[in-house]
Amino acid sequence: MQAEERQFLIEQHLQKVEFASLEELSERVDVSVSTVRRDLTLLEAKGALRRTHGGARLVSPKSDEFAFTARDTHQLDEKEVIGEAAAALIQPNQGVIIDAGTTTYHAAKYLGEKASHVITNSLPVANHFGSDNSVEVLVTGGVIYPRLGVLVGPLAVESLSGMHADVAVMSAGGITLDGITNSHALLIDIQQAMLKSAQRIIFCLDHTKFNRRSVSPLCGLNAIDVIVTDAQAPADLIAELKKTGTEVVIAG
Amino acid sequence: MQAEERQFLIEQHLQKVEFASLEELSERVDVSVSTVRRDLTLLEAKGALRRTHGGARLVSPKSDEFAFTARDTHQLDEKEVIGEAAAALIQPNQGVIIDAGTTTYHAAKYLGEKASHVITNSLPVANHFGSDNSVEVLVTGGVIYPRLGVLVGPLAVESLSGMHADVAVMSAGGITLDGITNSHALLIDIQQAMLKSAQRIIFCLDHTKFNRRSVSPLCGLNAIDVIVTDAQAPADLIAELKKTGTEVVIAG
DNA sequence: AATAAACTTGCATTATATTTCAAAATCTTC
DNA sequence: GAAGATTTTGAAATATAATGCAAGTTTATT
Repeated sequence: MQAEERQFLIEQHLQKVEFASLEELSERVDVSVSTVRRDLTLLEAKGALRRTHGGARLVSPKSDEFAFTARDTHQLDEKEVIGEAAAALIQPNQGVIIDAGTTTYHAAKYLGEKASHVITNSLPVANHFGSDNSVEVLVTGGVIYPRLGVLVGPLAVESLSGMHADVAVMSAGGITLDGITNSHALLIDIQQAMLKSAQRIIFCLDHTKFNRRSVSPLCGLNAIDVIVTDAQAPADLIAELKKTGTEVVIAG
Repeated sequence: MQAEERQFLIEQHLQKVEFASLEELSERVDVSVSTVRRDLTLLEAKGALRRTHGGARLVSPKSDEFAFTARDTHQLDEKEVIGEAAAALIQPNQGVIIDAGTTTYHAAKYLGEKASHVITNSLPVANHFGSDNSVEVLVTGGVIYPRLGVLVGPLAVESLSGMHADVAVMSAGGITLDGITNSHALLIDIQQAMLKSAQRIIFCLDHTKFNRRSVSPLCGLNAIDVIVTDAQAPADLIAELKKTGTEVVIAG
């Protein structure tokens, strides 16, 4: 067997078992433990795994929850304050639709028990309210979009169409003067259903979303009531948005 | 077993039971108490838990997860083996409906990537498969029943009625010769929809459920194909069940 | 304060890592 | 295709870390 193939097998096996001893791996790929050791040091340098005493373990344990793959802490803070500001816009006892996404998730966190009922297609949001029995949480049906924990598909759209809410807290991939765009076509249908079902539309968009155009168009600017963003959002576009009658909230 | 894996298991176990004694942990991971002590000091430094006299407990006792906080470890193991046995009954590439409940959750865990698609109204089950993109997971809509993380209500029933699966892995509150009963009326509708949508019905019922009658009737014995239970289930009732043509699997 | 259980510390034992080296396999070069 | 160089491999020896045990010490409980 080739060294490369062997290392690939080791990597693959670890994906399944998360932990593996040297003995185990040595038997599996039929080489001495010495060689496995060497392979492991190489794979560790490559970043595929972490060596431990007696074996190796996966770097990114799959047992983790939906990692919203937060890239850097700084932007995470931004998203958090945007979420907080969005939550502040909600009146007590309103019905709130919460879209899937990191920022909207933070909005959900800061919402506390203010909303009387919450409608969402995001599993992380659902989980957050799960242990809270003061808020009625309605989860749309749908197929789980892996890693993000979003419920997508016809069932999600259907269940949203039959509902009504006072506010929708949404997010998207990009905003220009032409309107709002998003990356996944699967999400568009669902978000449009959300837009229809809610009276007031709040979009959470950090500054990186401004002047960016994603794959699919979601809606025009006239569909939006409020945009919540951070201080770094471009002033010119914000001014234009305000001209069109959209309320803009700068968080932080 | 290697140190890292052991510590991971300790952490994981504590997630379930909130508190565990040294003896308990020592037996569980099969090392001396001294080693467990050392592990605990490490994990405490990491912030994963808090050492106490005689054991360790979770740092955040108010786990926002759907903790099936089973105090009794022994029964937790029982439910786990029942779940494992139930999962073993599933053929590769089948479509599986998974009911809400501790035992069925364990079945989901042991199911791995065997099922081609999974239908569930349980948030813990949905979360478990969430990061796994080899299985298509369909979540029914519905209102979250607090603390348990079950989706209930008309939306859940509706979404289930339109579906079909090869097998349903179910649980309930009690079983007698008259049939199966469950506690929450809200769940009954959903479970009946599950029964209709699946070709083969597997019920996971630990011994405590035998000869017990819960509030609402769910279905007769003829609706069931297989019952998975543990060794402590009463032999006489099992014999009677077998007479009626129900397959009974004793796990463990 | 007495007592039993649980904790800490130090040490011998065992397991795992690293280093080193010779044999085997692979690759060059002609 | 063969001789030599290079890399890879497996096995020894040595170094390091983890484990279990037993000593004495501390902590909870009556």
